[in-house]
Amino acid sequence: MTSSSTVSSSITPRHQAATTALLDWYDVHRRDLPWRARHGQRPNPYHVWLSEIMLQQTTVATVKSYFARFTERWPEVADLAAADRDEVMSAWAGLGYYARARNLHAAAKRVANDHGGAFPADEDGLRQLPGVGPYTAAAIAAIAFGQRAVVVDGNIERVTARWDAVTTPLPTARPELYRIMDALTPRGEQGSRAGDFAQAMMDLGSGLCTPPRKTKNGLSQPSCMICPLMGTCAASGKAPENFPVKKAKTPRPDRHGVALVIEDQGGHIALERRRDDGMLGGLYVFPGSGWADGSPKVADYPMTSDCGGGIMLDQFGHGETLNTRVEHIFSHFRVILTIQRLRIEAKKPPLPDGLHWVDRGELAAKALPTVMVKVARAAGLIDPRD
DNA sequence: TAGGCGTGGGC
DNA sequence: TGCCCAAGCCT
Repeated sequence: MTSSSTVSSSITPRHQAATTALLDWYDVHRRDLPWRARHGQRPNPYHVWLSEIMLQQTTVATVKSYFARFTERWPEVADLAAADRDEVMSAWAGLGYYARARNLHAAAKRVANDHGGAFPADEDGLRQLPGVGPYTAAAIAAIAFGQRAVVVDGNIERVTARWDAVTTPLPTARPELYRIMDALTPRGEQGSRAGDFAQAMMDLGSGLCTPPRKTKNGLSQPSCMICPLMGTCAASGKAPENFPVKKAKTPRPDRHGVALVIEDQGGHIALERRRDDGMLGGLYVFPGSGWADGSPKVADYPMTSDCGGGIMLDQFGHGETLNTRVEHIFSHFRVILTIQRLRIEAKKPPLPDGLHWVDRGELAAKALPTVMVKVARAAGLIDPRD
């Protein structure tokens, strides 16, 4: 370990003061969250893992109800592993980033079948599970197993960038921010508190060292005056809201398309189950056109996608076009959908591959992404409140 | 390595 | 309203 002396020499009294101050603060101000062990209790690795997956790019407030439903329905990882994947997808519906749900189920099965139901207790082992990346592996190792791991998420990037007034823009600054967190994370006999320290940094980032928001009077300010790191922070009193510096983002384009609401004589709706890879993988959607960049003219969007829209129109006619359109914003584009409604004079006629008849009453229980829930609402298929 | 991948909330 | 943000991972 040639680096140990280098690392040690980069740890100053300022670092040590910050580490101690933050751990002391956490002992008093830690948030009480459903997946956190109470003080003095042993953490539940299944709960820690499940919450960490759900919390990826998702707020605590949103996760709480999903976490409660999952742990109620599947109390142990073996229960989740034994569930049908469709049930898991349906329970996840609305939470977004559905690859997380597919990976969640795959990882549960691997833990149950290959590890006898026990999660790997170190970063390398955890990292092998699908859906567990560098952040999540470090977080679980530290929080659930008391390992000294260096945990860096978006909150911690912000706190460390401010604490050292890092001017390098993200994502280039990542390695630098990791080194700062490494230098701050408790070592030696205190190394077992790495999990507390990481959670303390996240609580700090969530509650005090908050991200900037545009207001009438410029950017909102973090709560430096009550921050345990105020005395050691390089940005305190020097416009901390300007950190971290970020590289400019690419703009979000518009896409247009058609969704087909096809109903038979018996109150069944034709839905397509999307293939596992790619956007909305494994979820149910209304068939239709692809979503193309550019022109908003409906006629420009032939039904040539893999959803069988063209076959449906040839077979059953074009129906009526609804006046209501549906708009939905994804992370990297906005889509505007025109709805065509087709009523078929038959009961459950054969459908192309990949399409299925679904009872109208069971629509709400299916794993529909939010954009398709909007379509179902606009077409009057489900209650507006569902 | 930069872009794909959801959704809800705040202002 | 439009834009930004939130406990990232994968390719």
